[in-house]
Amino acid sequence: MGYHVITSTSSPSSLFSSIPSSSSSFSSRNFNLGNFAFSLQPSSSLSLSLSPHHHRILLHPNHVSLHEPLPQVSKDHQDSNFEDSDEKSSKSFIWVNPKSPRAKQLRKKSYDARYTTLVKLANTLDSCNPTEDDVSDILNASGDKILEQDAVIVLNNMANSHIAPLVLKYFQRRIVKPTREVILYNVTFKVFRKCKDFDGVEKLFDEMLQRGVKPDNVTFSTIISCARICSLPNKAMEWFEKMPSFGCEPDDVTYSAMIDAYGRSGHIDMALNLYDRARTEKWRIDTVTFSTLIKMYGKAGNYDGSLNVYEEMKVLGVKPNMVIFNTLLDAMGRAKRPWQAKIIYKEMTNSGLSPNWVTYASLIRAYGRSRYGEDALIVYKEMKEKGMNMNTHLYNTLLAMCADLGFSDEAFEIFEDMKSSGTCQPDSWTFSSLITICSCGGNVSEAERILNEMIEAGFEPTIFVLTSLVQCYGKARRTDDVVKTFNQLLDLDINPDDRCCACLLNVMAQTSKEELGKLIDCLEKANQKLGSLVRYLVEELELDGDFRKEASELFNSFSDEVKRAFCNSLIDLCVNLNLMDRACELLDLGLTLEIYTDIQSKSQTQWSLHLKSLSSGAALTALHVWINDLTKALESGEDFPPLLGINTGHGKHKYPGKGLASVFDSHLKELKSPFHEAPDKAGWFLTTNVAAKSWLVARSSPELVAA
DNA sequence: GTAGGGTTAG
Repeated sequence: MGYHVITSTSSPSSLFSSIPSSSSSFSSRNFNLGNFAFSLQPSSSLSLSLSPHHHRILLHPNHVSLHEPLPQVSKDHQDSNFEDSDEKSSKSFIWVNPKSPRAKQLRKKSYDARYTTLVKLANTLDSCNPTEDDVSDILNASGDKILEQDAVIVLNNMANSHIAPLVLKYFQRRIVKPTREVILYNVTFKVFRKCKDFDGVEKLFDEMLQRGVKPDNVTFSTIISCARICSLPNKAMEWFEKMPSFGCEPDDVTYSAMIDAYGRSGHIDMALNLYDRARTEKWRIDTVTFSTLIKMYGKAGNYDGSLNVYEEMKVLGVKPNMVIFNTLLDAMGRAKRPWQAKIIYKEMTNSGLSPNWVTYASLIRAYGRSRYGEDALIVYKEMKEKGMNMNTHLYNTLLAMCADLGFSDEAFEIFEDMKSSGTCQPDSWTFSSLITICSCGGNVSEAERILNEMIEAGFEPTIFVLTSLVQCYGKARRTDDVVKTFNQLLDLDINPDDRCCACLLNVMAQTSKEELGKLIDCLEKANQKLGSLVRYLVEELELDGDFRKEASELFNSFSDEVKRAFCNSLIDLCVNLNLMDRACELLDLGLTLEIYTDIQSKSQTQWSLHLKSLSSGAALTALHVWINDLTKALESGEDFPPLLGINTGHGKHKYPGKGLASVFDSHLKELKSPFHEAPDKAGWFLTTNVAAKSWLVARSSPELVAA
């Protein structure tokens, strides 16, 4: 249902029809620097003594009086109206025009010094004992006069949600008449958000009400974004809906935060609803909201929706920034549209932006996902040539791409690069990709070596590492080690996910019948329903319900990205156990559930069998079904096209022994079929209608041919 | 960095 909403509103005209087209309403947010005009006020805001060595600057409405030590100002920047004899005497006062660049510079310097001191104070507080006494001691020692503004900066820079409330309490005691107490609460909420402590947020909110402090929009958007970060979309909604009862009307920032909260939690229809509301209420829609929308569409698989947002931004004259481009690149990567990623990258550089590491990571992923390995490696080369500042994440993105494409040598070269960079430490992701590469290549000893290196570096095996090892031992026919690895997963209290189950099932398809029992035990622990279905298949037991229905329910319980892997492996298992009827039943079920699509195709000139996404067992089953269908067509006198073809695909990955083409080459020969590998069409086996027909006749009546 | 929202991997 929600997805209908996306499609129906994703066209540019309906999505953005009510957005005002004047660019002024989209102008970038004007941060009110006036908030910091305190430095021009005669107030004592800068006389706070937090450090015995701070600069003391006395300010007057029209003139700035400086007391030593005086910041040095270069001659070029001095206004000719100024006295510059100040540098001689430490006690002299001079008058500086507050509007002059020099005064501005002095103010900035003074503010910077104060800010630095307050940040240090926040850090000290973060690591003190969470007691009122310790907090008081530290704050008392830092100076006697604490102003509200300073309190805001301290809390805003804290990261410990156990201590922040104590600090807030201290400030509430010490600041006689806070003018905007809500701000003190709001920055404290931010600390809870940093710690992902939503319970703490709700507790603090109650406290705030008890003190009679009225929440404002900032309070709500902070709470909503905390709920979002804590993956509590319902809480985000709940708080959003509470706003009016506190006299708050959502504004552009709240809408943007909520659109993001809805989008991230998969409530896309809700997000678009809100977006509609934001538009009709004529809220300014800024770059951040646009990037949220692009990301939301990209994650939902509506890639044209992402592009539409980008196009509309252009139409409206909102200049896309780096985040927009990076988000778009990521969406095009998910869409497996590397050419479009290239175009967007080009548009980005043309607009004068130079790629940052996120850009490169998105590009590498985009190319990797589409098996454009060479292009991905070119990006790597470019980054190296540019002397790009590498980080662990970027290296890991490269390694993950290598793992996807089977670039084993390249991966180890990149790993060496990473270690010699001196700045990037391998982490659990790094080791995980390397272990995957070794596992897919069937290199057990190397996988074990990397695993040890990982453990020595202080990382626990993750589900990804252990799943790779299951595959690795499975390939090597070391069933007991598969079981051991699986049990390790359970010992670490890791819940085996769909991918892990799919991997176990895949291993079973490579295991001898005698050893299958051990693996069924594992599978049953991971997924009871799947385990018992497989036990039924292997042990040829009676099933309570009907097989197709059970299997269908099972498939629907899996996430989309693993459905095909499950179906492939189950069919492989059936083929290995010589249960061809079950294999055909599963293939048919796969077609019904659209796990497989367009396996057979017919045109005027050619009938084809497309096997690209099928495992070898599933492909052999599909061939079996196709041959039966062709035989029926022949018997019913249907006209055959001049050409018949089987497309196995040419598998762009470099891992050995996975190619369907080689499996089919020998199988088709075994069947004495007239299909032969096309020399000029990679991945195709072709034959003529005449050869096909005589072969089909020979197959269906062997006794006739023998006679 | 300056009381609120955005990019960041299997």
